[in-house]
Amino acid sequence: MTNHFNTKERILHAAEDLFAQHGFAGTSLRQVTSKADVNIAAVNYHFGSKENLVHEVFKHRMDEMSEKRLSALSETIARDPADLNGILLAFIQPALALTLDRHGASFVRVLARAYAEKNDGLRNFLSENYGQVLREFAKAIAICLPQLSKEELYWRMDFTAGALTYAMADFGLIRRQPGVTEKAHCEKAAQHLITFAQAGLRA
Amino acid sequence: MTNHFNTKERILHAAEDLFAQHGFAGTSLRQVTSKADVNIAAVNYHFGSKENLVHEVFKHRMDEMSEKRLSALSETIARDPADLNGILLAFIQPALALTLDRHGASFVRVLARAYAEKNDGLRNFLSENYGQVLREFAKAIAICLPQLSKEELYWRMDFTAGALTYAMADFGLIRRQPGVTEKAHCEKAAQHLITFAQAGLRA
DNA sequence: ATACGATTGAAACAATCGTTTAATTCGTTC
DNA sequence: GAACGAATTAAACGATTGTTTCAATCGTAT
Repeated sequence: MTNHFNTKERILHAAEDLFAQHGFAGTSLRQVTSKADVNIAAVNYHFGSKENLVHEVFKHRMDEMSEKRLSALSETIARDPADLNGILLAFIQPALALTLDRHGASFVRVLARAYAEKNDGLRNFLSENYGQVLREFAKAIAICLPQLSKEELYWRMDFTAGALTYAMADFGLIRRQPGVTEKAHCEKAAQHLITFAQAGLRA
Repeated sequence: MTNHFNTKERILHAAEDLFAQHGFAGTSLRQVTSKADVNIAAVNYHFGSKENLVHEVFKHRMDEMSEKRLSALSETIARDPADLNGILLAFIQPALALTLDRHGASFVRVLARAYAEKNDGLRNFLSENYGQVLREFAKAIAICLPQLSKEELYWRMDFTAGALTYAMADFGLIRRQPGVTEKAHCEKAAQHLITFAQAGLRA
């Protein structure tokens, strides 16, 4: 039996943290293996290359988040197909929930970084897998808001995703107060974002 | 008299493009000087260091955009302090206008990248200078929407800024159609974003 | 115990990084 | 045209990059 935290997982977690802090190019494999307390050669042994490590870090979290989103979506529309609030919650909650997990919080920043990549394989990988999830939500929202043209809907969903990314990554003016727990901060973010996005979508 | 495009400017432009494509850490000075067709030593001669070059690339565009934003803001509130639409336009227009300029379009991506940086001096530099501009807009919007608490206002402004960044950098589902000019695409983006943000702010 | 594949370790690889040096060229002023 | 500072050049600096090598070690099945 392998250790609970074996070499591969330790590399994955350390990489996630460091990628979030210094970006992909800004993080060296020696930083990763030093933080993970493994030998430098372990990266190429377990992942083949640095580029592949980046992809693995991504797949790990994205698959989890997309799955949560889609299951929450199908639950909501099974209950009430016209519940826009529920649909938005299904979209936002799994993303913000990530920030409650220590490593998940790092991944949020990693995600924001990936969006900033232009022609990188990362962007393509992201839009290929993640794009389908977005389109599922688009279909669900279209049922709630039949008067919205497809183009208008897509615009507004992009705005919502942008606002979500911004909120998750803790950019902008709002900062979590020292007295407020991270969990409470996230819930407040979700609540505010849903109010904002719902109004924007219904505009 | 110096050339119209002297060494320093060529470096600045080349760096802007490459930073947008590959990030700060992902861009080498040799890529920059090769693209700018200048000697590698010219960077350290004119800018002192790579880090300083990054800052200069930023200052160059940010000062311009912030100035446009603030002057558009004061014009609007002088005309009608309760014109939320005008205030939002003053905020959004100078940002989207950047994307019409060849190098400005690159800078938009550079900006999106900077948001993804965590502890970099860049983030601090950004929030120090750019934060004040945001607060000016917050004051103006607060007059339009006096029922909004300061906390709620800040949340919604962050969401708006996030949506703007997202739209500018061309993330998400919406893609410019081949038949549509970049200018028309930008104007459509601005129009949709203002509708969305105004509804969200008024929610 | 022995053998064997999987994993880890220390060390080195060539390549590239940001930066510096010192000589040279350029433009201006006297 | 001589002189001087600014700008550019080629070349090299040490440090660090991702990756590879090969021996040592580990766990497991025979």
